[in-house]
Amino acid sequence: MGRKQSFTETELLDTTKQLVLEHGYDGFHLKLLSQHLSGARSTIYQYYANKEEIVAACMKRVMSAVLDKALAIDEAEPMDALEQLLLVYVEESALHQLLGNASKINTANSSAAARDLEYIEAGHQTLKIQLSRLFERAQQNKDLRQDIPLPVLIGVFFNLIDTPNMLNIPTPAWGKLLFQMWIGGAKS
Amino acid sequence: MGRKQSFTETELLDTTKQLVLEHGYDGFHLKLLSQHLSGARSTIYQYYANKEEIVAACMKRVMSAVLDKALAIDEAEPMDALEQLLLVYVEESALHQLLGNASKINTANSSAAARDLEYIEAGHQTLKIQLSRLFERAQQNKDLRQDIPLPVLIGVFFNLIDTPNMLNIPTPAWGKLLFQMWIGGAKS
Amino acid sequence: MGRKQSFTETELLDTTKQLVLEHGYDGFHLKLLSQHLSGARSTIYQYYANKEEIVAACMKRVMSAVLDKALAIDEAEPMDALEQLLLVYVEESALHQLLGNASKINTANSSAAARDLEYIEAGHQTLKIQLSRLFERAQQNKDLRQDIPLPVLIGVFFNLIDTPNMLNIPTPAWGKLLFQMWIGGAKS
Amino acid sequence: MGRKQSFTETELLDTTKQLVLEHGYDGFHLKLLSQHLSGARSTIYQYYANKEEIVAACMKRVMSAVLDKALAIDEAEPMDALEQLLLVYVEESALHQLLGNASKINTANSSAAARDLEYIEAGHQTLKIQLSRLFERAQQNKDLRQDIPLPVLIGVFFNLIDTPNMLNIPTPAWGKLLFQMWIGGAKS
DNA sequence: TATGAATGAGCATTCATTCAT
DNA sequence: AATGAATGAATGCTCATTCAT
Repeated sequence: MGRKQSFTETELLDTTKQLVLEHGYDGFHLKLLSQHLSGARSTIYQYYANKEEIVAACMKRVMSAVLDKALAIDEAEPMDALEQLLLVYVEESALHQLLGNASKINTANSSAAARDLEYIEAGHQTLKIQLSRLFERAQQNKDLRQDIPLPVLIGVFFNLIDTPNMLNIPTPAWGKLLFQMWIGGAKS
Repeated sequence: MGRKQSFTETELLDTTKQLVLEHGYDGFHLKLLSQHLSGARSTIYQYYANKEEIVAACMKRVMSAVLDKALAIDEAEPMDALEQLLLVYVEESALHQLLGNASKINTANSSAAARDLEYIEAGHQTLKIQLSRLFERAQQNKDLRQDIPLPVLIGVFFNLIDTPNMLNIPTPAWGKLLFQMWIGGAKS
Repeated sequence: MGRKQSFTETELLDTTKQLVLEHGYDGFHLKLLSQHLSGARSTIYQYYANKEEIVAACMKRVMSAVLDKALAIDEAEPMDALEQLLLVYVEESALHQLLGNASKINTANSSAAARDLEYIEAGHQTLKIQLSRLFERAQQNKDLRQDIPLPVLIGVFFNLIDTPNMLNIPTPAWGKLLFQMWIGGAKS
Repeated sequence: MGRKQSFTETELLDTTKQLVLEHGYDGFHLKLLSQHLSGARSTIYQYYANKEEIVAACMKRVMSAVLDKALAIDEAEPMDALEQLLLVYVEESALHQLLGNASKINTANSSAAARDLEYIEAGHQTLKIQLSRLFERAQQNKDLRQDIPLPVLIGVFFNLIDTPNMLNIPTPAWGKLLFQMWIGGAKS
């Protein structure tokens, strides 16, 4: 056996996630990353060939987790499903923020990164389809107002995710609260 | 006397605004900026002493515009005022996004940037106070539901600004629509 | 582990000393430095964070060497001690010339440079005190003429150091010669 | 007539002299120069084609002044002449310091600068010859000790010029004092 | 003539990536 | 396998010099 393992791939991706969220894609450096890990900067290249691949892999993993959770939702009752879905998105709000950086990844250098981004794009589509499916069914059930275009309803729903939880309400309650607001509006 | 300017300060700040929104603070380079202007990179230093000052001045100008518009609103009817305010924020949604970068500006190098950031911070406070004032009055008027904490109502209101307008609805109508959604909710 | 160093820290500081003496602080560039070393310019940053730190560290090292030698002198006989001290200063005449540049170092960027400069300043004081002590004792012993103010005697003594040794007399003899001149004057 | 004269050539050279002494050749910038004059930076190019020419012209002017004064000295009595000469050098101690920078001037760009430097070099020779002449005559007169090589006597004499006048003694008295020290030495 | 503005060359510094131990 | 060290490319910024009014 060679040297002891300095850090695991999971640690690497977890740290990457945290740092990209904190500093943005352009503010994310491998030097920064290595400072938050237990090994040397050059060791990172044992796992990934370049910066792009790291971030792409990180995004892919987050997407994968969201897909798992989102597709496990029981869609019998559309409105219930939407509430559960909102909770999933709020729990994994990193996804939305991370993906904002996806377009900055230069895939020219790296086919692995390109593949990951394709996976992410496909996942994105899957989620969109699920969301549209639920919204359409909810609308057919007359659960949603008709005077506002569906894409706007969806957009507002989706945008809720990033609302800062300044009172630090526990995530499940926070998800419920946002759903309430979205459903019932602000008016008394 | 002297040569004709190759670009104006306004062009410089407009371009900066666009590029910071597009690339984020860390992705914003003076090389990039000069490529979107008609002159050389070094010419930029005729206007501002360093990168920090450019971005700070850009933010200050946007803040100033928003303050002008926001403080001109007639606050007689709180709910009407909030609708108008939302429109202002949507029109100037750049403010919100730009200001997310404010903390990255290193003011150690530049007192001018520090001064601009103070102005921005003061403006931020002014806007917050206006918003709280209107919300409190609306709540006293029983215009807002009481079962949701005020900070959450405010947070959701404010977060609406960033909802992507994917149908490209004209801004005034878009503002109205968002306000409707916020007021009445999604349920039929 | 890791690659072999392309140059040592000692080589770096020695070269810096030579180049600062040759070109002055403002004429000293890292490009110049790297051209006199075996590695690339950016490798220098493995040792020191910036130009200021390099020069400050260089000065500190020279000061340290001079302090070691100067404080090792037996001060029993003031005039003998002064002769030895002059020899030390002549041997290390770089100190005097290097320190002329100390005020140009901008310590705002670098706490390490600031610390080194403080060390240098303290060493300076130590040397000054030693010199004053010896001169005062010499004067009490009536070894020095009284018609010339002590600071002038000291100033001239100190200034001797920079006399160019155009005949390339070996350093010990050169120091002795200067001391003779200083003591006895030029008149026959 | 065109615009009013913004600054004279004399002001330009005086300011240059002061700034080169203060900052050294490499620390001397045209921007700095223009900040100490009443006109714009580009106006400097009405007088001189480049930085090298400015500094060379400045040096030449100082050399010319020194030559005038030095060659006007009555050489009848060598020791008296040397005392007067030392006073001249002390009065014009800038010459010595300025000329330390002469080697840094790149004459490749400028024939005018090259011509000025030649003048300076010739003046240097003239002064050296005068000095040697006086020293030799003084030695023949047995006014100088024989046990120290003439070049050393000359070198020490010349080096006296740069002794810092920390008590701010008026120049004529300061010159006399230095001469006394040089003649009689420090011993009581 | 005087000058405000433009600019390219040059240096400081950072960082992703490669090397060699 | 892990890593310390090397490095070139990229960017921030300055300054001498030129341009055009």
